[in-house]
Amino acid sequence: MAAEFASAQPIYLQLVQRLCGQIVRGAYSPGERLPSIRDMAIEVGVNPNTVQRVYSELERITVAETRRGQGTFVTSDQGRLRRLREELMVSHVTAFLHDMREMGFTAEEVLQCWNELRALSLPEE
Amino acid sequence: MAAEFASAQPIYLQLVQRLCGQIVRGAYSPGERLPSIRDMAIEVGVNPNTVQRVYSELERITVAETRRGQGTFVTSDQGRLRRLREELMVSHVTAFLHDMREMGFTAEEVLQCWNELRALSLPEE
Amino acid sequence: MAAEFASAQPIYLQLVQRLCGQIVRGAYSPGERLPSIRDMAIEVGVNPNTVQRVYSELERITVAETRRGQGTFVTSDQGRLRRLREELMVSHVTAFLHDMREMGFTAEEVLQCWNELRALSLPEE
Amino acid sequence: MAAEFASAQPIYLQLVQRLCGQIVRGAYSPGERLPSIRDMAIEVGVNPNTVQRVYSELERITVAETRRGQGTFVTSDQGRLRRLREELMVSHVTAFLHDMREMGFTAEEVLQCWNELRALSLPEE
DNA sequence: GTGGTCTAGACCACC
DNA sequence: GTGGTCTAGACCACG
Repeated sequence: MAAEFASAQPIYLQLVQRLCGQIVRGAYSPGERLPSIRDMAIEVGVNPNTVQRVYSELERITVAETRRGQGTFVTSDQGRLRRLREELMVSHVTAFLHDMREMGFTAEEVLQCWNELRALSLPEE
Repeated sequence: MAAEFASAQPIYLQLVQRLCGQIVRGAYSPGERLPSIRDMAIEVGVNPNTVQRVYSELERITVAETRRGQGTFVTSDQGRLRRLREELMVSHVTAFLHDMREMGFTAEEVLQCWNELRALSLPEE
Repeated sequence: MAAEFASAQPIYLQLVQRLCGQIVRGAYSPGERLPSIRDMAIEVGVNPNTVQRVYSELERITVAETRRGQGTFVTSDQGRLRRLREELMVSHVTAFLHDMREMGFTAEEVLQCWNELRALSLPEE
Repeated sequence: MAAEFASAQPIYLQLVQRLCGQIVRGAYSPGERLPSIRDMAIEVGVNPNTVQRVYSELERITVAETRRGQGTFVTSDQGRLRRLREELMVSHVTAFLHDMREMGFTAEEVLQCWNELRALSLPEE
């Protein structure tokens, strides 16, 4: 079930973002154990070293913590997870607004485009 | 007036995006001459090679064209510019929707965040 | 009363150092029985295997000895304990001097910093 | 001139510490360019990947910064360097005091040992 | 030339 | 079994 990593962004960052997303939307519970580095590597079809880097990064931003010989776990600090969710939303929305402004789009245009696209590409929501 | 290029994205892509934005919102008119590579390089504080690559990229996507010995000009094909504008908006909104969905945000949350941030960071709009 | 083992150093080495410290400053008397592996494991909140390794290490450096079926005991060789104390101090001070020199600190600076920190963090001494 | 990395600590952390020390004591000036990853790797006899990690870490703690395609430079923020010097000293002295206390050494003992060792091992200072 | 990423495969310490 | 480090060597994008 190897996923694709088409974006120009490094794989490890894409993975970090994906995992943050999954954690933030509850696909992993607070304190839950993530797949082992080797398993995750197989699952997403990348080298274990790359997953290692991803997990290190998650630990660095205190979203996960590793216990020696036991595995890597989502932080059980629910406040941290709430803040992460907020941070992710704010940063994405900020970047989006910045881009839109840079291209001189009006809020009305963007909202209209949004509504059209949401109907098309997110019917399952 | 050297700008910052803090993002992890390559400088030349950041410049391409910025120029596309300026063109699309009319800071450069159709057919208008862009600054020379050297001037642009000085203006934004990067290596002329980088600007060279930017202009090549703009040409590749038929947003600008270079005339030997005369310089690089925004395309005068206004239809192309209209399409570019549309493309940029659609691609950005699509990516944005994708990210938001991946993190399990609801449309209401996003809109609320949007409104808060717009008030704060885009007062000049 | 699980302790924290935040350092990058292996838990078992941290425990060895802590026990050496306790032995050397007399928290355990010469010949005194150390807690059983299981009790110690519970007390400090680590895996019994880890304590097993700690006790082996203490035995290797002839600071403790285990008697089959009876437990692990601090050596009753008081000369050994005196030497251990000396060794520990010398090695720590040596390493400290080395680090300070490597960073170009003068003795005066270090002593001043020492005095400030001692007042702050070691009031109970 | 390959150095040895005997300590149990990872090579990359030893290198980070060594470089911090060199920077802090002025072996590298603020804003000075560090050797390229490949050169440094040869110089210290490790793999370029390891040096890469070292430089990333230096950047993470804002002690160095990398400029794309140009190299890695000591930060020119002299305030940062002063703070780094202070941080390094405080953290080392704190750890030292902690260890000494854990082993029940008195300040007098430590100072005496210090003076003896300083005379022996640091005559060049 | 520079730094950045990725893979493959190894070895280690820890639990 | 787990994560952590290191090497070797490759490829890429950038300046």
